[in-house]
Amino acid sequence: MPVPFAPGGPRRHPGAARGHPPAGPPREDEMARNITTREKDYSQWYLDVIAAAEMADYSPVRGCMVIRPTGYALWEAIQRELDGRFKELGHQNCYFPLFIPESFFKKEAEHVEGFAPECAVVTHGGGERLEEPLCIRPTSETMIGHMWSQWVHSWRDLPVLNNQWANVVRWERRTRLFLRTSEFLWQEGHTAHETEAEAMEETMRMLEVYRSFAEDFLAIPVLVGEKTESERFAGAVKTFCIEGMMQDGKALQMGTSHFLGQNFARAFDIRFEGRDQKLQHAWTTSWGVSTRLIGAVIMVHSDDEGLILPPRMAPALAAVIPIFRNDDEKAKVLAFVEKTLAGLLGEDEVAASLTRFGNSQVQQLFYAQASGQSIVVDRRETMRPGEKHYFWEQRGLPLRIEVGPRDVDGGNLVVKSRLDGSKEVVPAAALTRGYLDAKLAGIQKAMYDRAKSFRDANTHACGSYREFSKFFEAGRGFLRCHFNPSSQAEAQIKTETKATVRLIPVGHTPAPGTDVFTGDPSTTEVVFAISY
RNA sequence: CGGGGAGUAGCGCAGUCUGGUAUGCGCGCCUGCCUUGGGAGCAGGAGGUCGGCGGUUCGAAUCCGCUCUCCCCGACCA
Repeated sequence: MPVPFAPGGPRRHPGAARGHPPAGPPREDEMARNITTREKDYSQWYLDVIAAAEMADYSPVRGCMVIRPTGYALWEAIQRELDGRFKELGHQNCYFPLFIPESFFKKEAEHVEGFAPECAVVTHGGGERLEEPLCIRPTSETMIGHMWSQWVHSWRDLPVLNNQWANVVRWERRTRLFLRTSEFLWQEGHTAHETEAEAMEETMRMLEVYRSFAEDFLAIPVLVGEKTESERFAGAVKTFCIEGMMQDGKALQMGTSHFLGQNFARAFDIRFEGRDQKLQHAWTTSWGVSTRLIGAVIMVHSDDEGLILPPRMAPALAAVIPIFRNDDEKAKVLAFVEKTLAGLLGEDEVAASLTRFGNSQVQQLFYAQASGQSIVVDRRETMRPGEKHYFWEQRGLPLRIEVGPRDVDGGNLVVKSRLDGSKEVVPAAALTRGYLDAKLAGIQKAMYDRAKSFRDANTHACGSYREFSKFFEAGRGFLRCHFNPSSQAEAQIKTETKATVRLIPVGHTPAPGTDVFTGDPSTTEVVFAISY
């Protein structure tokens, strides 16, 4: 269903969510010519943004994508940040095999039921039929459970805090770049604990890691809550999630944390002798986020001109665009750029960057060694400045720094924000790390605030099913309602409205009310939405 | 997996109905000149065998069958 996005544009669906307005009035000749507007076709816009930024491409194999360098750099940024957060909490990375014996899945009844339909299975190897078919991992609980059963003997071996960065395969019927592909990259954390309370605590701790990561790093506000039984991970006792709202008002699950109880410990015989000298099953958890987060960043922040990256995540923070009309001006401008950058980043870095052009005339200078974030100088002479502006805008760099003859004469640079289009004339001496860091932090915060305002403006309370149905007929967004979770009611609601319970918010106890569907008394409040 | 749409140069398309040599169109690309504060201009040039396989035909981008991939809707599903 199309949803209007252009500011002041026609609102075909009165209740519909609306995207962020661009800074100025969109003039036909200033709009990206290779990107469909959100208003016209949100789905196509999403694909166009990916294509324009060269983030990913299709592969010859159905449902699989190629993640191109600009897209993969985003995944690396996510990895770097999350990996650090995991390690701070004592998790250790490891690697378990891609192939999992088919029989492993059958050991946990719900797990096999949930994953069997989407498993890719290898039946042949070395030209011969395998004795036992091998599943390509859709997730690794079974393999890890199997290995842990051999490693865990005593309460002193616990907790086990593991994580792996890996690819997984789930045979999907309907795919979409980054959001749902047959193969994707993710991180799966797996932990085993001595007690139920510890495992539960771990489940919530990692959920909180995801929440703060999403909000602080990706600048995406998320709801935190528990899934209902019908949305629960196959084999879990409880599933928790973070849920974000995209600019079309649809929900996207951005991460999950599962309390697995002793289900997998029983299935795989993960037992240890406790402090009480009794043999008992361990309590396990698992939690993950995937390359889907890149899709979330695109759909939450970007606009009709292309990608917009939150500064903390952006592989490149600023693009310097030199402007000149002749050789004299060129020499003058480039010398000024070099001098300014040497002042900002050091002469060594400027010198080192001269060997780092890669396959273009785009010079990369590291701004932050730890994160690998850079500032680029676009020295290409085949492109005029205007074209470079579009080029870097579509790639979502937070800042653009223009340097022309007039600026050099005044000893200034022009700093333009990708987010709101504002320009600032900055004396070269004032272009310091302090200035840039503050500017980038301001953008990071503004992006979060903007996304949060949007989400809040499209979140409503709802008391009757009539109102509920009407809302999802016309528009998108989150509806908070009293509702007593029931698979049967949820199925019917989904059939009638397409909406599902996204989560039961944690951390607050609602006042008593009436169930939006049945009219029964209810003390549970949930959030409904149409989701990806 | 069901319904609908699409696949012709890197991208966007015309040509397909009514078979007859793709010097095809715009953008991009390469060379040169010229230009450079929001996608410049001129001149010259490279690049496609029409998604794939098979069939009909003297002859297939065009007609027929099968198949692959993408997009939209639905079912299924993290």
